[in-house]
Amino acid sequence: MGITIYDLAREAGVGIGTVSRCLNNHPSVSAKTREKVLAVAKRLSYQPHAHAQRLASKKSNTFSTIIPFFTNYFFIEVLQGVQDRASELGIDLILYGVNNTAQAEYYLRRSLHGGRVDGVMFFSMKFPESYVAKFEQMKLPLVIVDAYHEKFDSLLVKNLEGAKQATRHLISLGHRNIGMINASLETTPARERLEGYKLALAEAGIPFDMEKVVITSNGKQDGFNREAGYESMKEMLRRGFGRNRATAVFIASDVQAIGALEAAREFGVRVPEDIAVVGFDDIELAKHAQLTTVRQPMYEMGTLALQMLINRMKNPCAAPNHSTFLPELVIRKTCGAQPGVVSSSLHSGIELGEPSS
Amino acid sequence: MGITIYDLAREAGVGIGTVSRCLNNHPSVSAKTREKVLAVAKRLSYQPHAHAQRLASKKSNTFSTIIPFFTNYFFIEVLQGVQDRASELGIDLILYGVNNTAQAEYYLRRSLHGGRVDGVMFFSMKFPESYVAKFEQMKLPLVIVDAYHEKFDSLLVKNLEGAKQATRHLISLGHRNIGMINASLETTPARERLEGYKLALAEAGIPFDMEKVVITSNGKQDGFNREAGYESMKEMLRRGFGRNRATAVFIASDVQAIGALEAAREFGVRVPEDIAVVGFDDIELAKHAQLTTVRQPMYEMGTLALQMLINRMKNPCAAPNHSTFLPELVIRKTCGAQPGVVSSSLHSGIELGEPSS
DNA sequence: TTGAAAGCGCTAACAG
DNA sequence: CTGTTAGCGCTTTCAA
Repeated sequence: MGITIYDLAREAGVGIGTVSRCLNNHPSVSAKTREKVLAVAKRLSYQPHAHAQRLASKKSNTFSTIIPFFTNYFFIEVLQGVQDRASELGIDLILYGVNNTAQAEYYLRRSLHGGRVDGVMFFSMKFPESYVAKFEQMKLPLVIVDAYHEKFDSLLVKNLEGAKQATRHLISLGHRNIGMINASLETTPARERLEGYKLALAEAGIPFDMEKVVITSNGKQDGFNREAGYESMKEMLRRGFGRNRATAVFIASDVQAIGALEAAREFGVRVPEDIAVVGFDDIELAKHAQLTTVRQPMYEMGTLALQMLINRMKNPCAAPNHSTFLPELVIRKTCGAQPGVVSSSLHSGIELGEPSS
Repeated sequence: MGITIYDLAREAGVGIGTVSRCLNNHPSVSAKTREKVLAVAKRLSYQPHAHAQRLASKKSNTFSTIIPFFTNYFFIEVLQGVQDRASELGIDLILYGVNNTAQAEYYLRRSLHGGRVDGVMFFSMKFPESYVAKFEQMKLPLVIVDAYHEKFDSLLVKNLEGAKQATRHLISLGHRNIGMINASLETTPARERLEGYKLALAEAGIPFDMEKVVITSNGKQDGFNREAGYESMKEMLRRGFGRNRATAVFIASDVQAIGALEAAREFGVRVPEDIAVVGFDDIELAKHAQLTTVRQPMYEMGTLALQMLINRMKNPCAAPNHSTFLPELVIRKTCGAQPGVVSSSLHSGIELGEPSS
């Protein structure tokens, strides 16, 4: 079936060791031999047997990605970044979609044993404590994306900063009566974004009022969904109509904001004239909805995550690297200001280094 | 590092052959021995080395998925189906995201050689003729999803039927002046959907008028995107205002329809009162937009595709199996009729069979 | 039913 | 610089 290095060796009149060396760019082969062998390889269109290589070299050249399943733009865009970079480096990606905690653990186990993968990317979920010791002991490279664990490399966006920026922006536009629509406070992003909102208010000397934050944690994704946003906005409009109505609202995610915009429309409340809106994430839809929002550089997060995994492989014993992206405010039409981008995205804590061929 | 069958053998006081047999449910081992070995395996939490198994058995237990990259709900939902089924069967999925033809071919090559995968799923692209012979000769199982090639298993939706249903529905609602918004006719779905639209018109004795179909193939995905829909609708509204304006429009995809809805709103044209709209696909957003549309059973397509690949592995020489899904009309609010589902989805040409453990 | 032994195709250490 | 050899961990004959 397949053609092996033995075939090449015979054909080129050399030993299999030499063949292997040529194929792997090992320095100690004469230019002459190398050329000869490579020529034969090309002629017979030789392809190495991936699993034999992996068995012998103890490297799988494959990463696994464990993702809470992704009817969600955030993951798609991040994954796109991961995939593009992996493709450049000739790395295979195994996709593990997760619907519940048990499944996540199953895939962690699967990734951990059997030499299947050289590293794992774990997305947006609390990393199970029961696997901490196992990963440490196995020294299997791991990067946690959009979540945090002190013991492992992680990569996330400064939610607090982003929320602060968004709220500040609303304040700078003259709003004093600013509401917030949030998702379940059991999730870290929701908590951090609330915190940022509070801080910005405090900075400006505006008293925080829990009455002005509406939390709907219904449905999927802990309330980070369109219906929740829709309901929350209805609730907010209902609550505050007449006296003291919020003139602006910061919403914890774009999907929710999309729903909220819909609710506003139904109530005949104009955006931004009657109420200014700022979201969070900058998913594709945000552009179409002309939503002012806080941009997470998702694609870049993906490429960086991949790179972090590679760096970790090269240097398994370095201290955990926690990189953060500072999100940027993207001003469109739902806030009533001049469109544009405010702060620029930057990340810290990691060297990108050269692509290792 | 890893614990191997040698460890198990020693611990259980048997030979490695026996261990292997126990682990693989080979019939000829005594119940007693099997239990003993399995107990030891569990105790030491043994995990087989995937690559060693794959090298020795010449099976990779992995499929590759080659997907034109997926900022597109269709793929995500199909992939979700594929992934869920694969996970049930313990099969790994390699994700190859493709941005251009050259890349697609690179991944085909990569899949073809080196024993990396047992089968490949190729999505929504014309299968390159230059690889036909190679796949036939290698007998590497292949299923083409959302596209067609006579030589290989394929799985697609009856676009023509779906478009016909959509148009018929509009006709049944009393519309006679029905427009269509389409994407690039270079793509098969666009052509087939146009054809279905024409046929339904013809059935009802309504003359087809190319003036009433607007094609925007700008931007990504051959015009299957939101902006294109937005532009097309503007164009349609501009063209027909005053005399003879279309009272209904069939749109070739939901993403486009979402854009179109936006354009209508901007023009102050009410949906469905002033113009009825039917889309195609039934992506998540369609539900939120209350869009009447033609549903492609994407998740089910994913699970079926995976199953087809497995069937093909079991029976490498059977004639190509071409399965089709009949899409169903989902009636929501943009068409002005009573909500509900009209025809039911069914597929033909394949036995699902039992999951092979 | 079981143990021993021969590969699967490759890498890497060891002699030349 | 190059050929030979010993594994990598598992499956699968082949005898026993």
